[in-house]
Amino acid sequence: MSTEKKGRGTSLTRQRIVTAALEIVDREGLAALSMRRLGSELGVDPMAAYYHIPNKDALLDAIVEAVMAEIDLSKDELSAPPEDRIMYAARSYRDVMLAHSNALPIVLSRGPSTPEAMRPVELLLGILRDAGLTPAQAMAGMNAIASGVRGYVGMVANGAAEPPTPEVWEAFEERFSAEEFPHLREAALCAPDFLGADFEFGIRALARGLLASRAGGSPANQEDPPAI
Amino acid sequence: MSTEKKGRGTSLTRQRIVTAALEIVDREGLAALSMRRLGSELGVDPMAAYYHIPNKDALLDAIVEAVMAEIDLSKDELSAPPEDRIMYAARSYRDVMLAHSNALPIVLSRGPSTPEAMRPVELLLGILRDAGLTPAQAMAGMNAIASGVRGYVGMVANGAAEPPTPEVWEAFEERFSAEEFPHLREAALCAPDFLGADFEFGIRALARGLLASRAGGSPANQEDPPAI
DNA sequence: AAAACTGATTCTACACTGTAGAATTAAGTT
DNA sequence: AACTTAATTCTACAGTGTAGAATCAGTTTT
Repeated sequence: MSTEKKGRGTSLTRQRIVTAALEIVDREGLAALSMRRLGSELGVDPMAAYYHIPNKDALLDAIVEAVMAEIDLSKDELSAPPEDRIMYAARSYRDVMLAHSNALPIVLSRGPSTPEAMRPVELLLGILRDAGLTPAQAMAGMNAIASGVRGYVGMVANGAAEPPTPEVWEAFEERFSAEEFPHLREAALCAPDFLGADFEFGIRALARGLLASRAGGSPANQEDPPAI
Repeated sequence: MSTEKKGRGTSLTRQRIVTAALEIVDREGLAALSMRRLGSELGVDPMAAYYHIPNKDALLDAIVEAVMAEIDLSKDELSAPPEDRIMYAARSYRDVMLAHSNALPIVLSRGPSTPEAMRPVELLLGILRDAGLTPAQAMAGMNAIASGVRGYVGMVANGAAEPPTPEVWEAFEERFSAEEFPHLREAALCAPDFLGADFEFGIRALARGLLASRAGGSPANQEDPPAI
């Protein structure tokens, strides 16, 4: 009952197409991904891919899914403190996205939906529930963490990560007067480290804030749903 | 010394071009913005814009700047508690981005740089400094907040905001088994409200976490810089 | 006033994009 | 051997960003 082995080569699968596309993006950037380029990469007519995917937009969606599915949280330790488990998940999420930084513009603009890509969501929800949050709180908290990570990664993609080059810094000093931007100039002196300490600081603060709202504080947006 | 009034009409300015481009994006979506469409909107040859901007990519950057510059924080109340001031700034940021939701893919993929777009950054830094954070902490905190807001807005743009349609929900139930995704199914019962209570919950938790790290906790990535 | 210059706009052309639709190929089935 | 059908290729088209030359209208100089 193999519906696979037909046609000539049948070497072309959706899987192979998506993988090749992601490779192109990783290697040569998002702009380099054209259907013709993809075809030549696969040693196949440019139109061949269209039997397996409806259009290029769907291909981009598939790329996003593929990236998301790379997140591996199998080493999560149930015994660790919730805060640490959250940090581990957040770092894993971040690392995968940064491993495909060329794909970030589409990854940040499209959401996941397949089960494979949802597994990290499930795990993060589990962590928060284990920590004592209500379902509604866990939902809101999970989104807060995901949002935070995505936001951080987005800033890195904007080139905000590396310290400014001398020329940039000169332009900076000129454009931002000390009278109008005192705090900005003051803050600019401490080089940012978005992916190291800054990320750690920000997400940890968020995690603590979330965990602090366990007992009394404001729950999420509504009553928790009835037990399934 | 007006270097403006030359050529024939000179009605075409960079300002007008960017405004028209943003209007097209707002009204008809990002994909509708082509140089030809832009030209016709301005009643001018498609190539005319190229005298004022080097290429389309620069136009997109300019659109991002224009959106950022719309953020108005003039009503910030110095006397309000830091947490509320942070929330006010975060909401303002969010609202402007959502007012141009069609532009989000580029807004989230490109960073601001002009002074006009940096003013909100300056103000947020000021809030955090006023609240007692060190410069390094303020810098890290500001990035955490901005990241959080951007992340939230990004999720909304992914269509994660509105509750699932019945058909989507059916597909959901089918694809995500109760054994594999218990927490996801549980959480899905409480409809998300990314822009209302969820946003409030998440950013507030972050704000509290940040403010809590004032006294003792871990500062940012490094020693604070010497006073200017 | 005539000529030269210069800033701003238009015209033309090219390489490239995504993809619709028909034609082709090769395997599996009867 | 004839037929069906899944998979790939061929052809063609409308639309894209933009380089480069040509054009036009004011300003300045002679």
